[in-house]
Amino acid sequence: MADVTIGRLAEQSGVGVETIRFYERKGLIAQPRRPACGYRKYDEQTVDRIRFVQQGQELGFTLSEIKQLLSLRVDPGTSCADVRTKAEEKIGDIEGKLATLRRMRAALVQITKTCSGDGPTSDCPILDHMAKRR
Amino acid sequence: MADVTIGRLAEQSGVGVETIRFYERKGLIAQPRRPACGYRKYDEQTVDRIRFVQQGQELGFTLSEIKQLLSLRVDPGTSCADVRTKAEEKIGDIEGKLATLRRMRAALVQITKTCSGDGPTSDCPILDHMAKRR
DNA sequence: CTTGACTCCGTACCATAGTACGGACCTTAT
DNA sequence: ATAAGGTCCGTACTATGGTACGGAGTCAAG
Repeated sequence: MADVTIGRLAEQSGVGVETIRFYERKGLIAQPRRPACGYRKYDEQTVDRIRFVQQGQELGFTLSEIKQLLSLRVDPGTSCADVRTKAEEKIGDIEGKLATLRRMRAALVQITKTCSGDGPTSDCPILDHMAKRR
Repeated sequence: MADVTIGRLAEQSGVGVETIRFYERKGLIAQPRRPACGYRKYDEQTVDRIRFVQQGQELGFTLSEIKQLLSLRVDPGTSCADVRTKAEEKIGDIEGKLATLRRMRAALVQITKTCSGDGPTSDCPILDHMAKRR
């Protein structure tokens, strides 16, 4: 299963070819072997690496955070606690975003309630709310 | 209070000068008067307009959505119901984001629980989880 | 041995919401 | 009158996560 071209790797990991080159530029995946022809040749591990990136994104990490996690994995000077810290920070992050979104929703629900839904936009309580000077 | 320069307008509305020029380019605020000197001269209404934009952002609307809301306000062919629809769509939007973030948080909390916090990163259950093939 | 598919590279582009720069011009206060 | 500060403009740059392009080289099948 080794010696995969970039196209096959893309298929197997469910991303685009350009995305793989992009990840390479960003340092998220290692420089692959380059036989005489100049084509990138990947081994099976790279599929796992890309899945790691995808998984990290699903957990809400940015690509640069994922890069940090990847380097933590290799660096013998770091412990599992460092990773745990990152995860906890990310939970905090997410909670901040949740709070913001809940505030937005509450405000929208509130102003939507004040709107009967008919009448011209010149009389719209929603727009009025937004135009109001605070 | 009329005849304000861009700098004063920026102060009064709490955004940067460049931001005002940016909003102008994006069509969020009208082209101001331009006396002989070429300087932009604003009236008081523009402060309100910028506040409207800010308020829209706080409600989670993007600048292009805010532009649409602004044009709804002027267009005699639209009713308050159109605005209400936008607000409801945005609530839906926000609920989608909330759901995603809650899923992320749950997953992070879950994997964080599995991590004792000590030991090398090579044994980290969090990283293992992310590397796992699904 | 030719043709079609794949890959190479650098660069430009998308959306989002601004921020920064630099040389020229204008205004305002001393 | 002169100096300091504000404003002009177009363009480039920031971060984020990719996507697209075009011309050249390469690989595999018929």
